[in-house]
Amino acid sequence: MNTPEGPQAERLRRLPSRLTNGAALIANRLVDQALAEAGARRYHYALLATLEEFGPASQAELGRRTGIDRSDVVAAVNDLAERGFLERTPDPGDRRRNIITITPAGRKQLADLDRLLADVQDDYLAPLSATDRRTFIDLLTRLTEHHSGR
Amino acid sequence: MNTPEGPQAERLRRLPSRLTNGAALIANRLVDQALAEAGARRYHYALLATLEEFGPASQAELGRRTGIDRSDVVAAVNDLAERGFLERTPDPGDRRRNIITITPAGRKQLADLDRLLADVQDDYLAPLSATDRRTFIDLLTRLTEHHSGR
DNA sequence: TGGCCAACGTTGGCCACACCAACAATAACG
DNA sequence: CGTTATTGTTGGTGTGGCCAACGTTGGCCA
Repeated sequence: MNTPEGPQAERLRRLPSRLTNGAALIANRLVDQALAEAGARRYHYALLATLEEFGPASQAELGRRTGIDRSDVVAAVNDLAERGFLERTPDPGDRRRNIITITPAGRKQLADLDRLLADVQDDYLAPLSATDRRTFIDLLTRLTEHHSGR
Repeated sequence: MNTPEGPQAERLRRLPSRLTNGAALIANRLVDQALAEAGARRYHYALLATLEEFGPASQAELGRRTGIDRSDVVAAVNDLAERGFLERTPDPGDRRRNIITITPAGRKQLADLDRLLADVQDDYLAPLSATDRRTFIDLLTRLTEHHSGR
């Protein structure tokens, strides 16, 4: 919290890309701070969540599903494996692959993170009504889907 | 454009903070790409725009208005001064300060960037109707104002 | 069967943005 | 006065998001 603040230029205030980025900054700060309480970072959460939802997967698949670069998956998986939240075992059927499996401790951690994140979302969206929130999410979804989905 | 794509986990898809970040990523990519055509970066645009709207200012003031850290302002001002888009002159009335002034070349560059950015905003918001866009901007504004304004 | 191309994990690097701490010079204020 | 605050600047830090290259291994098909 440094923000000594000062009025922003019109042009900047109303630039949608900049507004979006500003909101993302706020959201990320809140999220990072909450995750830090559990010693986690955003990548960690994304991987754990993906593993629980889709079951064991190779690192490349995790990368595809989360949008995290292959090389960054390596590091995050290292972190999580070190802390016992997942296991990395060679795939006997394809010796190029590792099979990543979430452990019970990992599920526990994921549950903790889920709680933390739920609270944070609420802080983040505090100024918006329930209807506003739905609209907001809808707009964001349409935007992101348009720009990647096709 | 690497995106080999893969379905995302429910939890991640509907997390507002993550959606916001995703949208910001898309917007920033578009913006950075456009600015790069003119050899500029986001900080540069913010400074030029602020200078034109508020007139000459000290670096500290620029930092306050744009939200850019003092130390990062130094670097960006260096870049812009090197290219002749602004001038840095010591303030005779306060020898701690530099007075930063936008030059005619700077205004020209700013106008160019404005054009580029306008196009980009349109790409970014392409999937949204005019009404949607207004709603979107409104929601974003309320969010960011709540979290900084008080 | 052999050869070629694709996919995988991994290493090592890059850049921009967002930050923080410290310093010397200078102003402002009590 | 002397103390506190502000300014420009240097020199970090970390993280997210990228890309290129590598050796290993599989899949494909000629």
